[in-house]
Amino acid sequence: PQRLAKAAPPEPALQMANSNFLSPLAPEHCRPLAGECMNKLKCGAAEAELMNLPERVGTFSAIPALGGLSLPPGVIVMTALHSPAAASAAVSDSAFQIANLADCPQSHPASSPASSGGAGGANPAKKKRKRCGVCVPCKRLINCGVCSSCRNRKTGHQICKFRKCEELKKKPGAALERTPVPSAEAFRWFF
DNA sequence: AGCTACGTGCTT
DNA sequence: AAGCACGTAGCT
Repeated sequence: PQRLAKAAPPEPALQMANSNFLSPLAPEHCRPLAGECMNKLKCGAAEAELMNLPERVGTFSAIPALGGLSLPPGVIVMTALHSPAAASAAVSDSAFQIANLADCPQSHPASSPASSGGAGGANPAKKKRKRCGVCVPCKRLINCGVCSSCRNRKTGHQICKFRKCEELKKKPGAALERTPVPSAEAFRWFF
């Protein structure tokens, strides 16, 4: 609940953060900054995420007409889903959950242990956990570029602080709490 | 082979 | 307790 209030990066360089969000996207377009799901959600989701970012709402709602933009179809769809008035995060959130659940196998716990057994079934307790894909940080596709994790990427080997999965922040024992939106409920948005 | 990012131990 | 650095699992 208080997350929104904390959305602003602790670092003073908010301006820089903004340019950091925007610049990498437009030019390189499909740049797989986020890896993993980005492969499937691709550009549409990446750009759509911009809409979802609190920092960007103002910026993008100022864009005059979507019709004139050379945006990928996905963006048009997402935008149509939540009409200008419905900027409430609820709608786009659900849309993203659909995308995540549908496109990202990682989101299905049942399939992970067996299928991902690439490691040869070594000690299961030693297995790396994967991001849940549904929490707010997971849905974020862009690195802020200013947090310590981003700045120390070379030595830190850590994901952007604002993209760090809520589940992974918890200790391995206290996991297993998800499904913020029931799938049936989620699909109602489409019809 | 190279990259991303989780787990963990060390430092502050 | 939080942050950093490193090893390395998992993926492309």
